[in-house]
Amino acid sequence: MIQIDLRSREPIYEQLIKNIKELIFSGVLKTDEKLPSVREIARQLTINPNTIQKAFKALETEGYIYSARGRGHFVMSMKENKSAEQSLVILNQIKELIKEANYIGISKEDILTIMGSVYTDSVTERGELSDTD
Amino acid sequence: MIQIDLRSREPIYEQLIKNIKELIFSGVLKTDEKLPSVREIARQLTINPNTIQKAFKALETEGYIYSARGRGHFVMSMKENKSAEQSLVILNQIKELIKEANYIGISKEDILTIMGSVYTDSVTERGELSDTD
DNA sequence: TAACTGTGTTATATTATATAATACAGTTAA
DNA sequence: TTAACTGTATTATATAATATAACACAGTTA
Repeated sequence: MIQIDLRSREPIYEQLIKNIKELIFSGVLKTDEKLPSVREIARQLTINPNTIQKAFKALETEGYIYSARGRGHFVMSMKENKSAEQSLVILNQIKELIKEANYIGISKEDILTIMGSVYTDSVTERGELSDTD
Repeated sequence: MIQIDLRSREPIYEQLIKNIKELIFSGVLKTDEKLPSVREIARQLTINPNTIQKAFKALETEGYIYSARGRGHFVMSMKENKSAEQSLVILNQIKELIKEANYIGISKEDILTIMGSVYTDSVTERGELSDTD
């Protein structure tokens, strides 16, 4: 479920953050679904529980998961609870990358293709109407 | 020209990399234009020359600038010297951010607006005849 | 030549990252 | 209630990353 590259220069806890975000964005982990426990992930990946805890805490601060003492960590509902400030941060990061893409010669069409693959015109969204799971 | 936040958790040399990239992408620094010297930037920002050198070396490795011993660092021409691999890296980073944007409820239109502001069409829109940058 | 430029080295200090070993508190199911 | 799970917190230790300091050497330019 989660894969870490121990030889990477990128800190493990940051890899965990990216990894779990990806699972949430892709719908593998749905709202209120329980994440594996700190100790469970630590066992599976053979890394220290404190490192998992650090990643979970960051994800909680960012509003992507919430924790319940004694029960575990769960995926936060993403209805309308994201701050405008966070949206601006994301949009600015996208802008910087698009500037770079433009500079190195990546076509506008290539980016539009990616847009299309993410913002699907499909009616079903994030499992709300989905009965396939 | 270059601004650094010494209290930021982001390493100084990474801030420098972003900052100089921004100057290149925005056209403030043009092809073959000379950058301020390592010691000059170090004086202005009151940070260590080695830190500037580290940022310059990274920018050189990425292909954004080149160096000439005894003369200085200069902006690399971006005609057709970017590797396909680097394009894939950038496109993947954009995709990840767009996924996150989609998840937190940012509209497709918001991103298209940004696209438009970066990939300016030759045809002027809304009667605007000049960009503000 | 003098004053720039890049580049490299060594040393030191601080911070970031990761592990290890515990301890305590709340939840859940047998 | 108890056992086994959860999150959370602390302290200690080790390593890597980051940044500074003080140089030295080489190439360029006016």
